[in-house]
Amino acid sequence: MANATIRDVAREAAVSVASVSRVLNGHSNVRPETRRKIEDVAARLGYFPHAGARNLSTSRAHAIGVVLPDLHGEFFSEALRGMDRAASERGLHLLLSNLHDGERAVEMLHTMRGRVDGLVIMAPHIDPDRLLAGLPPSIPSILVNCATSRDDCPTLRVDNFGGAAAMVRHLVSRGRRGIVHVSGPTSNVEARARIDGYEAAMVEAGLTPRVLIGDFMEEAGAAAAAEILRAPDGVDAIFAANDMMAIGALIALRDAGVAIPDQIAVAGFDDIPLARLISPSLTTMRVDIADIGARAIARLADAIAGTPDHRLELSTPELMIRDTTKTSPRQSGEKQGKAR
Amino acid sequence: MANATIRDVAREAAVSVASVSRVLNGHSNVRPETRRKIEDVAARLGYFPHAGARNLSTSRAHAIGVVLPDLHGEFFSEALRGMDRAASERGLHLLLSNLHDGERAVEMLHTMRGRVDGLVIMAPHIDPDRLLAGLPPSIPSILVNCATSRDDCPTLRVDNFGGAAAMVRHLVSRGRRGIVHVSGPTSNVEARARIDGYEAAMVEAGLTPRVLIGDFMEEAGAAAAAEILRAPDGVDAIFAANDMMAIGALIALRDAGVAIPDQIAVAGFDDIPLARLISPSLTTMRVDIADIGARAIARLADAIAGTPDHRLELSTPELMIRDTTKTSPRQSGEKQGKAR
DNA sequence: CTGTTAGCGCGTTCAT
DNA sequence: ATGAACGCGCTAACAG
Repeated sequence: MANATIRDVAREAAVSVASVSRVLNGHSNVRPETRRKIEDVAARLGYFPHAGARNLSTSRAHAIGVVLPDLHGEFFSEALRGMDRAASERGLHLLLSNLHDGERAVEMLHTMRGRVDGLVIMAPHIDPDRLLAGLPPSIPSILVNCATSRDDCPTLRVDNFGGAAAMVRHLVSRGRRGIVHVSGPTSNVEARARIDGYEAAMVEAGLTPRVLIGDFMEEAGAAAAAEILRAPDGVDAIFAANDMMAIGALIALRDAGVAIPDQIAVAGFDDIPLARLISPSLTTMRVDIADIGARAIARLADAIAGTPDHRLELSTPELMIRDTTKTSPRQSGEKQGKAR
Repeated sequence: MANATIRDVAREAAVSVASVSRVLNGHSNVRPETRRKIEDVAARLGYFPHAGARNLSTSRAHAIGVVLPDLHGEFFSEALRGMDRAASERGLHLLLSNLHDGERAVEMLHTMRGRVDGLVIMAPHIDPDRLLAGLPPSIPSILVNCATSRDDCPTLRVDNFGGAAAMVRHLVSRGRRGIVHVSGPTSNVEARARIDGYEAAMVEAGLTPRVLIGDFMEEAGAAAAAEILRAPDGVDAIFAANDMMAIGALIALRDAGVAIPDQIAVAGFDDIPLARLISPSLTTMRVDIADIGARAIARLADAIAGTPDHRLELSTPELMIRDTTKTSPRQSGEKQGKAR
């Protein structure tokens, strides 16, 4: 039993489809009597308008496409949460699409044409120029944390460079000098910016940078910690490029009986919910990613409404000082703790 | 500059729209020469088919709607992750819709008609009968963790009753007798089932159930712990209806200097990633929610493909014994610890 | 192999 | 206030 159409309602109510359409969209120019009759029939038939057809007719989909690398970790979940909130406030749906490789990416993007009114692209790991190249220019888009040379597309970005530098300065102010950075994959723009910020601040403080390359996953943090423990070499702080790696390092250090932060301080980046809950609680750079998601939707909605906006908006992370960096390091002469 | 349509391509290539449509959809009955010409023109015009129009024509949206209460917490994020994985494997998009109140819920559902091929409804807090009532019957749906009296709709459910009972038995086997349950809101089916399972197992063990009503949020766990500390009353275990509340209780107890698990054991439900990372690590019932999400999509895809399936599938949570319930309780005569 | 034509379900002029 | 007719962009019979 197929669903009723507007035509069924019109026939049953002995009116034209135009009238039915009018009452459906709340137009005023309908006689109350006619309106009632149509509403009755619609209710009786269990009729509901077909959103797809409506989209085609009005060329408005009331949906915006969201392109994410994957949903792993709390970071992207949080972003999605913010977008969802902003979207439902505006009566918009979210059409999800995960971008794994770069190849199917363009194809996926095209699959969205005609089904969304705009696109939020959040792909720090994919060359966005290649992405945008194949994109229909007529569809409003906003780039979030993407590396792009084009300045004709609205962009939202986190000040990763400044954030990383701020964290280094915080550690230095606490008396740390052997600060190692555990980075994200170098193919990721955000990871690169954090490396750059770290290195700049280290040099500025007259210290020698040392970067261990990771991949944003917990295990990479643990591996980095293990490597450092193998040859401590005066390391008194680990600054990971995200919280998950920081937590991996934290747990590895804890299990090895290292005193945190006395012996080695630990710091992360993002401030995912976990950072506050783990113990000792993790010092990190707060990135209000839910808010960034919400602002992306807000700007896109404006763009769709005809207020195009080609600015670059920069969001500055905030330093959250917690337990893992609270004290100054022990004197290097002191013997290693034998906790647990 | 509006986007090119199939007609533009046809005109430019001096063929009919039918031929263009054929090459677009990879039909074989097209002369290679014609095919090449069409492909050239399409590329030159930057033409991409309009998914919306295609949906209308084929009455297949290649998208499935996902209805969630909200994205708060790791639980629903995980579910979404599983669905997304299963969906992209099948070339399906996910159309998100958050159900806050029950009123706009039905309306939201109808907004999806004509834009999705199926619906995953995950709403333990809303009366699904009311939800389904207004729903077009022609659209395949699957209920996940919903309370429903209808058995004509495929359902996926976690064995919350059995899981809660299993946890109680575990605690009892560890010598705990004063086991308090911190529940979710009683309007939530899952919360109710967990209460029932807890109570049944307590009675079975000859113990007196005691339930503190919470709301699945961290703060409720902390509040429950505070209340218990005010009048310990022989309580030697707190079993929270989800991990977030268990963690709230855990931290509150820790801050109050209570020895965990020596004095009071703590257990949760769900096994969110945090449960393993917190310390002491949390004993909990593992619900593979990502897998449940994936299976929901899989079953829906089958139903859409014409293999309708009205079974009720039950997923059994698995007991994860971790640090918070490792030991037996101290003798009650022993004096309260004065840790920290 | 290719073109013509009729829908898909709805919004929207333009008449009346 | 109402109805007839066209268009949105594409697919799928049906002819040729």
